[in-house]
Order: sequence, then structure tokens, then C-alpha cells
Amino acid sequence: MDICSEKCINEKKVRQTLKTIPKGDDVSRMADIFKALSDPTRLKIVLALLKQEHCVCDIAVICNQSDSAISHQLRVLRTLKIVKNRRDGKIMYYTIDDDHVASLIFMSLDHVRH
Amino acid sequence: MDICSEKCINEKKVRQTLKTIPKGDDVSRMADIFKALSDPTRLKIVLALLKQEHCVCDIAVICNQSDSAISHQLRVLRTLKIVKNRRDGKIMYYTIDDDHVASLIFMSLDHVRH
DNA sequence: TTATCATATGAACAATTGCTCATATGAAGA
DNA sequence: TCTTCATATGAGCAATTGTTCATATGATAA
Repeated sequence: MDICSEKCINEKKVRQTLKTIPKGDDVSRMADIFKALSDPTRLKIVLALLKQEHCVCDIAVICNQSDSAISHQLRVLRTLKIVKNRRDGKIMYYTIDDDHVASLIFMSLDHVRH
Repeated sequence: MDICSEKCINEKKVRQTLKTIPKGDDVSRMADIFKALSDPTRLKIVLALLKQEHCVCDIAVICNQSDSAISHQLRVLRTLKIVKNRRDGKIMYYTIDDDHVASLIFMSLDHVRH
């Protein structure tokens, strides 16, 4: 952790702070969850599934998007283990698969509403 | 709320869920906070400032990025009122300006660590 | 089997993003 | 004043993103 001190840098504070920051791998996984919720369509999908289970075409109506667009986004959320699915004949039902997501969403709602 | 029922759509469930989803404006502002934290560099900046106040070039060292890159990202965070700054001579000190951000971050850390 | 329906997937594309580089600004010191 | 330093900003760009469209898959029914 070799810090050049020819510049204006406060070495001590930098070192203190570096000690408290999670490892790069953790940081990027934290960023991934936030990224999952950073798109309005994906956020709406998660908001809908927090209410109840839905099939792909219901979600498409709720989000006012094509079935294909929703299917692509559901794959993103599935990969991140934020949602899971079960098949019932031709229909795929999706539900939330992550307990922390609800807390994140309620907190951000709180933020938006001051 | 005119829902076409020629398709496989479960109208009742769709209507129920639509009632619970925040208005479009709120959804997009929620998405904006998540987007702010969805980039590893910005997330590291916020993590650093949660520990203590820092100047731009200290943050650059902490994030292992150029001063310019950090300055650009700080502007994004400033615009979203996530951070604020104070000038001390030539040096700009940045701090967190949003109480909810800490909760969001701790929750996502919790998520990452199961 | 064949047809149809619900969903998934790949290619293509425009739009957005995060960085670099060059330059501008604003403060302190000579 | 002029120079230097810390930061800010605009242009340019490669990389990424979210969608559409066409096609594939997998299940049901005829």
C-alpha cells in the first residue's frame, strides 16, 4: 500500500479509510445488486413480485413492455438470484428469491419520500 | 387501465399489483439512487466518505483512479444530493449528505455476506 | 404427428456510461 | 502581476446497456 506523498494526499486518513472498505470482490458484488435495481423496468418487476407471484406476460403488462424485453430482464434477475421461477405447464411463474431486496427497496422508497 | 384479455393475462392479479406499485416518478427516483451506487468507483467513494471526510485526491488514491475520473463521479453524486462539499483553500472536502445511503449500503453488505 | 401458445434466446442497434486527455477555473504564494 | 496547485469541465471514445425483431424451445391440445 505504497502511497506517494509528493502530492496533497493525507496518508494517514487514506490508510484509515482503506482499512474500513470491503475487499474489491465484495464491493463489486454490492454494486451488482444496486445495478440490478437501477433500471426502472427491473425495479418495477421486483416491486411487482414483492406483492405476489406473476407470470411473464402479466409482468409485461404491469411494466408496459414487450414479453421479450421482460424475459431478458428476468434472466438478469435470475442470474443474480434475485428472482426464481417455477413452471406450470406453458406458464412460468416468477417470485422473489432474496430477502434483502425487500429491505433495500423499502429503504429507497423512504429516501424518495423524504 | 384497459387490459386486453385475449392473452394469458390474469387481469385480477395484474390490477391488484398495479395498485401497490409506486407512481412512475417515484420508481424512477428510486432507480436513480440504486444507479448511483451501481458503479464500483462511485460505491467506493461513498464507502470512503461513510468513514470520514476526504478531499478529491485522497479519494482518487483510495479508489485507484485519476483525479479527473473521481471529480466526474463526485459531480454525479453531488447532483443526486448523495454527497456535499466544502472548500478549504484549494482543497475541496466531500462528505455524505444523505442518511438513507448508509442503511442501503449496510443492507447490501449484509446481502453479499449471506 | 402438427399447430399453437408462453417463454427464451441471439443478433443488431441506438443510447448511455465511465474513462482519458486537454483545458479552464479559482485559490494561495512569490 | 505570474505561477502553481487542486479541482472542475468538455470533447471524444470504447464498452456496456436495454430494447426490438426474428427465431428457437418446450409444453399442451388437436
